[in-house]
Amino acid sequence: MSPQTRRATQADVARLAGVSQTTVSMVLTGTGAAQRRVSDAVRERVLRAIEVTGYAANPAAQRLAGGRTSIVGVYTYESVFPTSASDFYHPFLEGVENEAERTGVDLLMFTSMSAGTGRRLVSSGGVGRLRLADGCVLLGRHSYPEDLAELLRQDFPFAFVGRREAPGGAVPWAGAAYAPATEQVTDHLLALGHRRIVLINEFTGHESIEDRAKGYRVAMARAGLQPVSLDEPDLTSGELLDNLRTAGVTAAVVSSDLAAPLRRAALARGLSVPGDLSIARLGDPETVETEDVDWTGFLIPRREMGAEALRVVLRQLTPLDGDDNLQARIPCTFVPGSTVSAQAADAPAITGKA
Amino acid sequence: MSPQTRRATQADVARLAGVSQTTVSMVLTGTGAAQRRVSDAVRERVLRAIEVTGYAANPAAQRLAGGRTSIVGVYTYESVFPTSASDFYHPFLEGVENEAERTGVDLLMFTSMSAGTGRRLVSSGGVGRLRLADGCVLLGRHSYPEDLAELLRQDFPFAFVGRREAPGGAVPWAGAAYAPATEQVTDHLLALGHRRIVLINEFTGHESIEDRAKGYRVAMARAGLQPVSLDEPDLTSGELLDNLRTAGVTAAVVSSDLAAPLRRAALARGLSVPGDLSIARLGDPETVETEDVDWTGFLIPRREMGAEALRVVLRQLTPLDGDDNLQARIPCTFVPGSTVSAQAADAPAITGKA
DNA sequence: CTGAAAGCGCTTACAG
DNA sequence: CTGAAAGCGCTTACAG
Repeated sequence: MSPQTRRATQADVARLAGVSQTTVSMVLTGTGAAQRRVSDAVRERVLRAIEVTGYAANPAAQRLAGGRTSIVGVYTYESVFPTSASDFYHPFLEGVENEAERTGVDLLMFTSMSAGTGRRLVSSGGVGRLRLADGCVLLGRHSYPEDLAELLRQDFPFAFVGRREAPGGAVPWAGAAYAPATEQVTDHLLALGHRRIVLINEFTGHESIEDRAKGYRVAMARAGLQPVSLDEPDLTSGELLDNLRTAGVTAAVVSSDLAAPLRRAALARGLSVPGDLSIARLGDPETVETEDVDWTGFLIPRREMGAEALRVVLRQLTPLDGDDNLQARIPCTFVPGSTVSAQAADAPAITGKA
Repeated sequence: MSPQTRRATQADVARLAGVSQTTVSMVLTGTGAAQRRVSDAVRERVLRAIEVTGYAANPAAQRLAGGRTSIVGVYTYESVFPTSASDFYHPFLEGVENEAERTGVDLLMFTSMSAGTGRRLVSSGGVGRLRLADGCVLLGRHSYPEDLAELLRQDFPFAFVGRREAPGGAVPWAGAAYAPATEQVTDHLLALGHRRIVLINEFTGHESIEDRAKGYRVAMARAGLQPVSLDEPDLTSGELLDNLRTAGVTAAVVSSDLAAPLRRAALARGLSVPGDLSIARLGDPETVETEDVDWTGFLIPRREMGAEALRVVLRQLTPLDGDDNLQARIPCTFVPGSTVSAQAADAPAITGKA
C-alpha cells in the first residue's frame, strides 16, 4: 500500500518517535542496566513507532555490530535429507529443531562444503561461514579433532552431538551416558545369576566405546568378578561365538551393531537365545532393523542429545546462571526385553563342544 | 599455534600483501569488469596472503554491504523434523538440499516464528529475518497470499514450492504440471474405451485443483465428450459412488486423497475395481499408504519441485542468461498401474441397483 | 590498474 | 535519562 519499498531501519523509527537512533536500539536490545535507562514515556513512543513502521532488525547489521542474531548453525558432516544418511542424522536433528523452536532460534544448515569425501570444516572456510551464527551444533559419525581444535582456538561457541575430544581444550558436547547405562545392563545380568559375562565392543578408539567398557568394568568389579574382553577385531561372529562357548560364557553385553550378528550366529549353531546365551544390547542401532527382536538393553536418547547440544551452545552465549556445564550426559533408557534370562549361579550353560 | 585469536579480515590480508583493502575485495568478489582490473602480479600476492592468514569473508559484513552470502532461507509453515509433518515436507526438502549442495549455497531454516497456529511470516517479523539470506524458498500446505504479497512488494527473491497466487504481482514458484498430467490420465482412459469419465476433485479453491480440472476438461473436449463433475462437497464416498452408478459412469479420475476411499466404497458394495469401475489417481498422497494398491495415475515430482524452487530463487539473483522463467512446471510421471481396465465403448459397466 | 572514502544498519562505550 | 560518535567488515561508486 505505502509507496515505500525500502525496509524501515532504526533511524526511521527514531525519526518518527522523535528520539535518537541509539535510544531505539536501547529499547530493543539494551542489555541489563542499559535497558532500564529509557523512560517509560520514551519507550512507549518508540514501541509505537516500531509498530507503525513495521520495523524489524537487520540480522546482518546486528551480527556485524557484535550483537546476537538468534541463529545457530548446524553443521552436519554429510547431507541430511537424502534418505541414505537420514537414518543417522534424523533423530538428532528432530531434537535440535524442537529445541530451536522452543527457544526461538533459527537454524543455519551448512551443506555446501562437501567437496566429496573427507569434508572438513576448517579447511573449507567453513569456520568463517559459521560466524553468521551465534554458535553451532556439530553432528557427525566420526571424530574431527582438527575442526574442534580450531573452533576452540577461535573461541567460537559450539557443541558436538556425542562425546568428543580434541587437543587444545574441553570440547563442549551433549552425549549419551553410556557408562551408567552399560553398568545397569551388566547389573541386570548379574541379578539374573550370570557370572561369566563378557563385553563385546567395537574396536575403535571412539569415546563412546570407552564409556561402555568403563560401565561394564565397574559393575563386574563390584560383583567381584573378572572382566572379560575379547579383543580380536578380525573374528567373525561365528568364531566369536565359539570362543564364548569355550570360555563357558553365559551372557554377553554387546555393542549395538554387533548384537544382531552374534544372535544370528548363535541361532545358526542351534543355540537358543536367551536359553543358551543371554545377549544384552548396548544401544539401539541407527539403521532400521530387519529382524524383529525384542532386545534387552538400552536406547540411545538421540532426540534429547540434539536438544541438549543446542542448549549447550545457548549456555555459552548467556553464561548468566550457575549452570556452566558444557559436557552433558543424557541418561539412556533401559529396556527389559527378552534376549536375556535367568541363570543358575554356578551352572555354565554352555559346556564342551556341540 | 599462532597466538592470534582474532579472525583475519580483508584489512589484514591487504597489509600483508602490501595493497589496499579495496584491492583484496576486488580480487575476491569484483563483479565482471571490476574483477579484471587487478593485475596478475597483485592478484597472486593477495591470494597468497589470503592463504597465509586463513582469511574467510564475514558473511554478515558482506550482506550488510550489499553483497551476496550464498545463503538461501527455507521457510516452512510447520516444523520439519518431527515425524508428523515430515511426510509432507521431506521429499521437497530433499530436493532443496540436494540442489543447495550442488550449487554451493547454505540453507537457513526458519523455525522460530511458530507462535501456535496461523503462523505467518509477515506479522512475525519474519520477512526481516529473511534478509540475512539472498533469497528464500517457501513451503507449506496452504496458500498464504498476504505473505507472498509482502515479499513481492519488498522485491525480495523467493519461490514457493507449488503453484501459488497472490495480489500484487506474479508469484515465483516451482509446481507440478498437473494439467497435462491429468490430461494424459484422462486420455489413457479414453483410449481404453471409456466414455463416461467423471472428475472427482477436492472442493478447495487451491490452484493445483484448478489445474487438474483444466487438464480433464481439455481431454474430454477433444474427445467430444461432456465433462462431468460432482461438486457436492458433503457427499460421503458411498453416496458419491451411488451417484456414479446412477449416472452410468465407468471411470473416475480422482484427486489423490479421495481415490482410496472411493475404491473402498466400491469394494464394500461388492463392485470390482477396475472390473466394474476404473479409478485413476491424480498424484500420490503425501502420507504413507496403508493399503497396497497398484494405482493407475501419476506421481508428484516432489524432489524436483524442491530443487527447481531453489533454482528459481537463484535465477532471480543472477538474471544473466535468457532463462527468466519464474514459474516452473515440473512434469509428473505417469504410472500405468492396475486400477484401470478397458471398457467396451457403449456398454455402461454399472447398471441398475445391486 | 589501484586506492581513499562513503555507506550498509546495527551495538556499545563515552559524554552530557 | 538521552544523544553524538566510533566501529563492526565488507561492497561499490568515484577519483586518480
